[in-house]
Amino acid sequence: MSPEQQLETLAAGAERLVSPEELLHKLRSKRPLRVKLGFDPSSPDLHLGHLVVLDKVRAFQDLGHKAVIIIGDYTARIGDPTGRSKTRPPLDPDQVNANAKTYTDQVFKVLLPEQTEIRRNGEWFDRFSYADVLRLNAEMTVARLLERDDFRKRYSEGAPITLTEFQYPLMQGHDSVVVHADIELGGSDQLFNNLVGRDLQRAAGQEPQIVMVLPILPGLDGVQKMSKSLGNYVGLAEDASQIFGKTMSISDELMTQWFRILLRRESDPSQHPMETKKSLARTLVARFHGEAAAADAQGAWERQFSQRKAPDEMPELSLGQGKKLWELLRDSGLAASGAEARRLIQQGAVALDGHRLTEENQIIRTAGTLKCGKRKFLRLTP
RNA sequence: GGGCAGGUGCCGGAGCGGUCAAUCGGAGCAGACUGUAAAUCUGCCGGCUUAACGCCUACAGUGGUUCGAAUCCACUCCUGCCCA
Repeated sequence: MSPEQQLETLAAGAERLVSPEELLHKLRSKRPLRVKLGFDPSSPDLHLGHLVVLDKVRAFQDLGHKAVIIIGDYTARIGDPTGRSKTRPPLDPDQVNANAKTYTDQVFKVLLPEQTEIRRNGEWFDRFSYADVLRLNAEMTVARLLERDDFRKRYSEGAPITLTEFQYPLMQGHDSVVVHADIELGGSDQLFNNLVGRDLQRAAGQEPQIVMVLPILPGLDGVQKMSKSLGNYVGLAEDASQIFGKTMSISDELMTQWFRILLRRESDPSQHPMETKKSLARTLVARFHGEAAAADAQGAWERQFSQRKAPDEMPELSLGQGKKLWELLRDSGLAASGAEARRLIQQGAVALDGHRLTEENQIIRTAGTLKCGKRKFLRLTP
């Protein structure tokens, strides 16, 4: 493939590329480029939001380039940088190691191991001296940092910004210097941080990295970006029925966005939206579990939700001498507390073998299938 | 260091001595309607229990005033703004 063709393939779907000319120049050198992507290991699971950018890294690999994955273990130990959330307790090294392990496992669901280099930024930041920090800080001005949208917003709203948060772009940029990144990928919210990498590399006498940012995938709620902490995510490691079910629950509008961002094609407007969504769900499941599992997941979903039959697999509970209904819900975990159990019963959410149960103190002795809400089931055994 | 304004439930944000487990909005959950979609409507939304408007825990923390405090006072911690 000619460098021009490569550029076209690689730039497809990118939200911004700084700059195409520089990338073309690098591609013309014919050497494998070092494609950097960083992760914060504070939460271990990768989700579909990560997939957007991982797929792009993979596209680079398919053209013979090398992925350099940075696990921000050092950064994670300092605490969470973004958002206004309460300062998280720093992760202990064991936890970081465990998370890093999960990360690498999940990353290789998409990337080619033989063309991937995994680094932790603790490798260099552990040895950083205060003098090093000062040198790094001298490269940045407060005004520039305040250009970043979320900083500026918080500043004007009177929300606190700590100096450690200001360090993040610098640390991330320094990573690029250390690994000699040719290009850094990320979500579009990473644009600023990635551009800092260019400045720092230039200051270090390196050729500045190319920056490519990809669209942010909205989460299940259709509003906020997909993230683990918001709970609106579909994990790459989730089982087939989870991926299928979660995908089916998104709105039609969101579905068209997912088609664009995740599959990089338009959805077919002539088809019934539900069918379109099924094909999206199926495609996603198939990527991680294969076609057969995807078909099974679809079948199971249709039985449970279209035909309203109980799923094949569900937790079981032995009745023994019989139990009060509300206690049953609480003890089985279908309800988080006794109060919630009573609430659910009163609201008509509970049914045994298709018959609604509304008496919270009623003693349950007969075995059967207990349904609580739309998706929670429990098999009662004698 | 000085001055000012604040810290309330998952989030935002009312309340400013009793009627406050705390108005309202968002999120969440359940029901109706559906395509487990969206929108809409309704209800719930700290916990415990012999269900009783009974008990426990809660309005940054500690102590105090009071028959009674999220609400008043003192100190402490935290945040923002202005001045240095």
